[in-house]
Amino acid sequence: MPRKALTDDQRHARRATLLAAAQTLYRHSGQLPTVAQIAEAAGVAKGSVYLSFRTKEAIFIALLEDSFDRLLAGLLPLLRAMPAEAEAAASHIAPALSAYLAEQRELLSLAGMANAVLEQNLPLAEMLAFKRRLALGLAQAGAVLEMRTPRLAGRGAAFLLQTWGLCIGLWQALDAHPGLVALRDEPDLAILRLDFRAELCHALDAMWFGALAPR
Amino acid sequence: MPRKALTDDQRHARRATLLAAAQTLYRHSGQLPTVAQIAEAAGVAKGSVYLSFRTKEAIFIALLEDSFDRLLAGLLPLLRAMPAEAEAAASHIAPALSAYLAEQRELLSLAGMANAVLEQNLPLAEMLAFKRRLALGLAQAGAVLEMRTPRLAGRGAAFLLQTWGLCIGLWQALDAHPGLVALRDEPDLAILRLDFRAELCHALDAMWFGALAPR
Amino acid sequence: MPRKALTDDQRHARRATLLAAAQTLYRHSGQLPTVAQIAEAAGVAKGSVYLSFRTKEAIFIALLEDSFDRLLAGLLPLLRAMPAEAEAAASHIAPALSAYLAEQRELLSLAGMANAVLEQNLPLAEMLAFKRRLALGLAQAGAVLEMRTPRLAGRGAAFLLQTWGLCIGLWQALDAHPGLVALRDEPDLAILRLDFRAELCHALDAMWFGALAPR
Amino acid sequence: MPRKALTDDQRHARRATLLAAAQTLYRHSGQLPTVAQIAEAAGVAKGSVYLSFRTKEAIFIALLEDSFDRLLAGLLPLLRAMPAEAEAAASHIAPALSAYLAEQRELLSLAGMANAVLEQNLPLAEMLAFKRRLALGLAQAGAVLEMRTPRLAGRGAAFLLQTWGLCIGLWQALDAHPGLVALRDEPDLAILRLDFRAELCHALDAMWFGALAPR
DNA sequence: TATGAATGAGATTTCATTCAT
DNA sequence: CATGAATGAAATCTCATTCAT
Repeated sequence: MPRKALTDDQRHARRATLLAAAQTLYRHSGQLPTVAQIAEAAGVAKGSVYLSFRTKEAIFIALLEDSFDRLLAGLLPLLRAMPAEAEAAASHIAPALSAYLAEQRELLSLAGMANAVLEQNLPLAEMLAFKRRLALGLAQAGAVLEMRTPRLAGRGAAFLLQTWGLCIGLWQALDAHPGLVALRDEPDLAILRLDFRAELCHALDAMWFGALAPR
Repeated sequence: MPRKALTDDQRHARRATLLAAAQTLYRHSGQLPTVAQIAEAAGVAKGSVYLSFRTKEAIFIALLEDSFDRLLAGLLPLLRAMPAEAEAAASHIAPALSAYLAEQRELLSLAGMANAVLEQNLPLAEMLAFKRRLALGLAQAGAVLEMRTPRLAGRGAAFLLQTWGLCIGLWQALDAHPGLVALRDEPDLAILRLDFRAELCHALDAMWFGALAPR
Repeated sequence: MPRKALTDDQRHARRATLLAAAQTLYRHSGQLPTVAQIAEAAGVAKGSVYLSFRTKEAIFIALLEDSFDRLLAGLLPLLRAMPAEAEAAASHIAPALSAYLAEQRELLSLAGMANAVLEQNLPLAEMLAFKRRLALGLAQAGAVLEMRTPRLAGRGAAFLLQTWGLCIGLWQALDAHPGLVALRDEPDLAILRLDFRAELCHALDAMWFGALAPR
Repeated sequence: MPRKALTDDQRHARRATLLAAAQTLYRHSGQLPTVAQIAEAAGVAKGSVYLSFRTKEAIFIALLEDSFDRLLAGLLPLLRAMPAEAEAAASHIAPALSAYLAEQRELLSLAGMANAVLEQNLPLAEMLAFKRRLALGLAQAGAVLEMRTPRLAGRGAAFLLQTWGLCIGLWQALDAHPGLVALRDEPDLAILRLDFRAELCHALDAMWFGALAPR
């Protein structure tokens, strides 16, 4: 009998192995690893990487997509349980979301690379798939959100996109090279040394309250 | 010391020429140009670029710094003229800031590259200088802001940093490759096709109102 | 031994399928297709190609061999019907051979690749088999030729090889990339745009007349 | 004073160094060497090769061009000294041309690669320049030829192209891998073991006589 | 026999930076 | 100061071939 094509499970398992290797390398170096590094870390040959991903960038977009899926998966119940009143809603969302994202360095970090780097060498198909997933997730979550908040009627997804922008932007504003020791000590730079989680919590609280509060 | 002054002028002039060339190339291609391209556009030899900048990335950080300076220069009077009441303040800031930034594609775009790309190959000194300038500017504007809004006492600079994060993050969330034609047409992707200025205005309004309104 | 006969048939059928696929792909792209492409076009798995051919190049050598066989099969009756007199002989051979070859792009094209490319990665056995077939065909046709032309006594095969060289060489001299549009238009390049069939006819006529005419 | 741009002499010298290295490697291996090999043989860095040639193939086209120029340079006086009578003309040209080309393995060998390999990765500009040179050389030599032979009036260049085709084609028909030992010994393959120079001489003599002789 | 996943050598080219002049 | 030739590390991706099933 011929050796059968890989089952979906196997295919998925290999992708997962590569994604895990890529994520680990990225987390530790802060830079996009080379395909050779990823392959070695995953214990496969360089060429084998291209059986699962069309370009190197596709690996990281896949990573980002997965992270984003998990974020949405966590966000939906949060939105469903959200109080209707503005202040309560903000207090409900901001701490939970900021705490979650503070744990997801790679998500934010990769998201910040998406435009500048990843999309440069991404096959059109992969790119569109990614964008569609993003759009779909936002639409779903936006619909849930709108059910809780009449004030956002028709703008739920857009507001979530603004929220998402705040998260990734604030991360970039506060993120710093690990090697930048001086940042740790210099008093003038204290402002850039703020705690990401706390700041994001504040900012989210303000934005959500501001968007939901009656005026 | 006329000779030195002249030299300083010349030095500054060359820097300005290079910066202008780099900015133009970046604006038109959407990618970081090569040193050779910058040199050619500026009418100097490739090696001469390194008389003014220590690395290629330093050029773009300098560009970013300039843009940031101009932004602050425009922001300060805006803050000084800001009404104290929350809703009025938000209505005062949001449209002006979003309109200004909508004109400053490069500022936002470069800012989005700062972490992912530019800082990877930036001499420590340049990096610190940039961060200090950023911090100083935020501190100044933060002080002005705090004078207008008791509610932000002690957190003016931090709030401006959050605002800054919102601006660059939202830009990235909405920015898209010009080549991505499908994005223009596909209805599912409509959410990613929103108008940056309008969305930023909304988001800023919400965040500022939320931060300033008494609860 | 019915089983063996059947197996041989199957083997032959598969080879034929692969050869047809390879030829089609080569004709349409003008380049040596990859093994993956051939396998797909033939409807078999990549690995299965290697059950019929030891290397990719062997496929194209086999193709070339077939074309050559057909050429000889057509040439033999032509030679047998050739008039003895030089001018008549040349007028008999040149138009027929040039017309036939003008229809056989792949034969000439592949023949031109034989030395440069195909033989680089051809197992010795295949190479020898190909050369033997070539030599045998030339010897046969040469013998027939010599029967018609006493002037070529002992040099019939050699003369046919010269003729063969003229055909493939002239093809290369006149062949041009389809993409080379400029060649179509530029007047300076007119010389390289001559009609292959007509030129070959001229050249063959001259060479055969020159070789057969008494001096 | 700034380091001046390379003079034409220097530029030419470097090109010549690279060409010599490439030719030597090609002669000894029979295959297109890699850029790394060429660079090493020429004593320069890999990247430096690209200061002189846009692609690897451009190197070999340049080599071919040079060889072709030399061939034409030798051919012109030969044509000018050519007797008008057909048999004498053929006896004048055939031995000289075949003797010269028998010394120019690389010319013929590279010419055989031009279509199949070299033109695959040649920038359009280089390709056209090569073709133009070829066409120009043929036109010049063709004009000289026509002055000596009324019979070829209007077809001098075309006839030279046919001659050229004969030369490169016959070379390919007789060329064999050095590694192909069996060819040396097997009697069946004797036909493919003929002496290139002698065969080319015969073929040229026949073709030129046939083309010039009155009928 | 048939499959097709896995291999991994291998090659081209780019480009930031240096440094002799 | 200015130049631009020279460097050479770096990295992606292809593809013929193998071999476990």
